[in-house]
Amino acid sequence: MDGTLLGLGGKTLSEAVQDPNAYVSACPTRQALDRIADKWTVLVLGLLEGGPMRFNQLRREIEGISQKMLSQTLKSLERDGLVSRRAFATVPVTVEYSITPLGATLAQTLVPLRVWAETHITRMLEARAAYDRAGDDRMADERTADAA
Amino acid sequence: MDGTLLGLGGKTLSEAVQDPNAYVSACPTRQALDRIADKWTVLVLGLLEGGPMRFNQLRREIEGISQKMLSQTLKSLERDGLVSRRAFATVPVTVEYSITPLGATLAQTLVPLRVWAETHITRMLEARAAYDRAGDDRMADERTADAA
DNA sequence: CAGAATAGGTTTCTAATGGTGACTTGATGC
DNA sequence: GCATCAAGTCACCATTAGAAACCTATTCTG
Repeated sequence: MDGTLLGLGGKTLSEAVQDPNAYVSACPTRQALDRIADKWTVLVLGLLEGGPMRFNQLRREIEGISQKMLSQTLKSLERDGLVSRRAFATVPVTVEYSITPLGATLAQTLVPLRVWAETHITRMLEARAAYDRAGDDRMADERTADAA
Repeated sequence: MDGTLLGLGGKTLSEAVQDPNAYVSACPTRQALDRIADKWTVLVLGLLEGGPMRFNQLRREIEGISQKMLSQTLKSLERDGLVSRRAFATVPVTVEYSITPLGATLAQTLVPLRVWAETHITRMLEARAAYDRAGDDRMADERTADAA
């Protein structure tokens, strides 16, 4: 083993990390991007930014998230050092999730994303409706062409 | 039909859009978030921000994307009015994708995300390694407990 | 003239992921 | 003695992502 990884253009992992480029598939940055570009991550970190929260509290706030996805999301956020988990030996057991300093820096960059979604949604819905109307025409054209 | 949608707390769609909240599952903002919080979207918009590009040009730049995912991503970006597509009747046909003004505003908010991934990846990898080491111990403990 | 290449896709098949709902554990109130 | 709470897990099915082949039309290469 010479420490060289396939797909990094002959670079070692540490060299690749010194020249990070999300457009290179083997670059670890790609993993990071894949990890954080996720609906539930954005919503969970958005809530934890306001202070620690408990499991079912998060579940109630994030309408539509399943227990499975929440525990999965929290587990991988914890693994990546973005949130921390503390369990209290109460009855029933209480678990508190809070954001780490690292997670807080990510949460900062995620805010504009949520804001963009909330402010530009109407423009997107309009564009979508227009596209779908045009699509109906296209399909009608195709049916006419087929019949001919 | 009174224009009321289920899950919006008795609000009409237009009322929900006036009070957007990504934490409400039926809010269209959630769709927008789900749409834009995507690895390929981040990478494609990041490239188109620098000027129009052609299909295979994008494919070559974004290492690891399949033709299917690229055409799918571009199609839904076009549907949502974030990129525009122009085909030229050359031989073989040439197709040029460019970012729309709306897409440009989104691309702006996506830059910090890519930058975060590129600058914090080492911290994440460290945290992950530490977590996995601890996990090995946990599993060893469980095996010991099982044997007892 | 056969075969390859090029551009921009679509189709097909499989592997991984996401969501649903039932189940767990242990104490506590009814 | 039964239901409830918290914080999950488990088994199952539906959707999706990814890999690889194929398509159409034209031109280039041997």
